[in-house]
Amino acid sequence: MAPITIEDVAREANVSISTVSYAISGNRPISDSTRERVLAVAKKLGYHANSPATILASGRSKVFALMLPAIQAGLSHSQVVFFRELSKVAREANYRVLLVHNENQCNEIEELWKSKAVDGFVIMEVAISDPRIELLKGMKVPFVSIGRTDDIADLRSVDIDFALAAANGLQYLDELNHKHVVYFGMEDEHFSTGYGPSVRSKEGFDSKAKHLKMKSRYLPIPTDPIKAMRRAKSFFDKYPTIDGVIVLNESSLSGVMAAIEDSGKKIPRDISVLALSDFSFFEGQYKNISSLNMPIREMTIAAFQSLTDELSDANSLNVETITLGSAIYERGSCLKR
Amino acid sequence: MAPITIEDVAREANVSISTVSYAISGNRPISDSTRERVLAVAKKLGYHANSPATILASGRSKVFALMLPAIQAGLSHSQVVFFRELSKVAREANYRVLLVHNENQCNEIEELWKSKAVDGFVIMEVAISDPRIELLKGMKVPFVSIGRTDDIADLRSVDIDFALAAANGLQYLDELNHKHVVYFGMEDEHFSTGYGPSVRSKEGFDSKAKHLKMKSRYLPIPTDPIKAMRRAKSFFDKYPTIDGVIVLNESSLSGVMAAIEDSGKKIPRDISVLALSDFSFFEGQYKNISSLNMPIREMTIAAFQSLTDELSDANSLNVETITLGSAIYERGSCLKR
DNA sequence: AGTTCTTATCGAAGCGCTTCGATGAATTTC
DNA sequence: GAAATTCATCGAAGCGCTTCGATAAGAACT
Repeated sequence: MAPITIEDVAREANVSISTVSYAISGNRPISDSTRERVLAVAKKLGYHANSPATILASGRSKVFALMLPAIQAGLSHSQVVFFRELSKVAREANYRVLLVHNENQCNEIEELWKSKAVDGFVIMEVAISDPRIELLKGMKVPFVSIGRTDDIADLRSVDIDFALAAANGLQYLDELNHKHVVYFGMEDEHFSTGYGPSVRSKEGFDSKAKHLKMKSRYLPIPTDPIKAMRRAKSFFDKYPTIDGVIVLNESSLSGVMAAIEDSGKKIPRDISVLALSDFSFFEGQYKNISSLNMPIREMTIAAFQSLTDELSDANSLNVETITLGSAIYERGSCLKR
Repeated sequence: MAPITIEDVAREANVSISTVSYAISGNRPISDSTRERVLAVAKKLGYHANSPATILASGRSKVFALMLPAIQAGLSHSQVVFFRELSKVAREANYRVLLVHNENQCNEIEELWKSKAVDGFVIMEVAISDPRIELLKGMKVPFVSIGRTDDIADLRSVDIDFALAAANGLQYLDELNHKHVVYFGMEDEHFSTGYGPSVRSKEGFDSKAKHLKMKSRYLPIPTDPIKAMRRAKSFFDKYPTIDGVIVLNESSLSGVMAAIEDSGKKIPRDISVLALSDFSFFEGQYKNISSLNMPIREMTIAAFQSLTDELSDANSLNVETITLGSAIYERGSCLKR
């Protein structure tokens, strides 16, 4: 069975090929009656526009590449949420996502761009200084980065303000009269690669801590929940006055909570808990944990919007960095002291 | 700057357009001297073939879609490894991967196929009875599924033989004279959706258990390590004669090990531990845990190979199910009793 | 030397769509 | 009622590549 082309539709609907094209794309006005007839015929015949032909003729691929370096071992809950939301929002705007999850990202970018296979790029796991960003800037390619580089200027980027989140969390506990708060961050391995959330939330925490009278302390703990539990436990034993904790890494949370329980404290009676993650993370197991919500879905939408803006508007010199705050959702794990 | 086309290369190299095409694709013999000259010119000019034009003219997109339903919350270590390996192996064969990680997978499949946007499909998270599989079979589309449906016939599928893995694990511990072995599986939620590894490894375990004299027992435990630890701990307290454990889910492992430690037992002196996961899982934290290795990389290669075979050979009626076994790697956590 | 067979290359016809300028009909304007 | 304007539609020229058949030149054979 030969595939159904635009010509088949045109013939069946007694119009020209261009009329069918306009009726479907809406790129020129077509009378209601004709358009409806064309669309009905297209549907009846099961017509689907040949994608490469459309792309070749129009010069737009409606595809963007999701660049994810192959270095890492696992994906966090937030990253998986980001993946899914990006797929969804792209689909709604009639875009598709090409996953590039291997090495040589710079080569891949150049190849994809020059061969006109994609319209733009979403760059994940951006390091403090990332060669991909330099390349993209140099080639004047539409892209948006998730997580920032140092050099904000001239960069279309979307990120969550981890510094602010950590600071807000600390301030929130301060307002609730906490006297001694610990921030459980991520271990050094995540610092060395310039992993944004770790670095920036520590900065935010530290600088906020200076301005408060309360005692506070930053402690990196392991990602593995069991190890996190042990580390947290020995910390709580050493500092029994701790009355509030903030947890950065999702996977450490269950360990921290277990440690609190083991040291005989009750949440929120004796100690308040505040965790950073996407909204969806708190829907299951952690319904009662107050959160510094990371708005992953909103971030995804903003990222995609920013990219498509750049694609449509030529005048979109309006290169901006969107930084999303994180609201505090009180779910009952924090209490006024 | 106008993009460099095949015409530019042809002019600069003093040959016809078709000669350039043949020189690059190798679809017809071209004299060495000409080919070299053409390639040199192409490189000099920075020529990259226009992808949609190539696809349109050749009828092959060199893209396949990775279909991953949007239901689930997280990705396991093995899934992430699979992602990465698939990206790599595709790239080496000059293919690209379109990620489709949203709902309406059947619509997406139909649209992608009829619009000739992809050459084939890789189907992930296959349920025992999956509408996507029916659709693909009906449309006679090249695809390979990861994880099997019930209906093996007529299905190009690659999977790990979890039943065999569980059985082999049990037998291995039997040969090492273990007297009482527990298999920690996954909780019911994973059964209801027909999650293959859970169902099939339980079957394999149970049927092997019948033929052995040792005592053995299947117990589903939570994915969350802390909860897994507690469940395992109370199990070990109740059954102190346990001298071997097999762990299916990667994320439960640290909890199980913590429980063993807490109950005062030493690995491997008092109890043997055998875990199922990809090779790479045992490179970090779990260097000393003996494993039923799941050959994710090999599985990926087999899947991709199977798919490209179908694409090239028309005669590839040779629709087959590839099931990969899992070798036991003794890393020192099992001991003869 | 004439014929046949290779070999390397060329020219042109698509692939299926978009889009520009043109056309003719219908409507409005004075 | 003729000219000007609008509106809906058409035809044809690409978009940049692949591939088929043709061609010309050289090698091989008789």
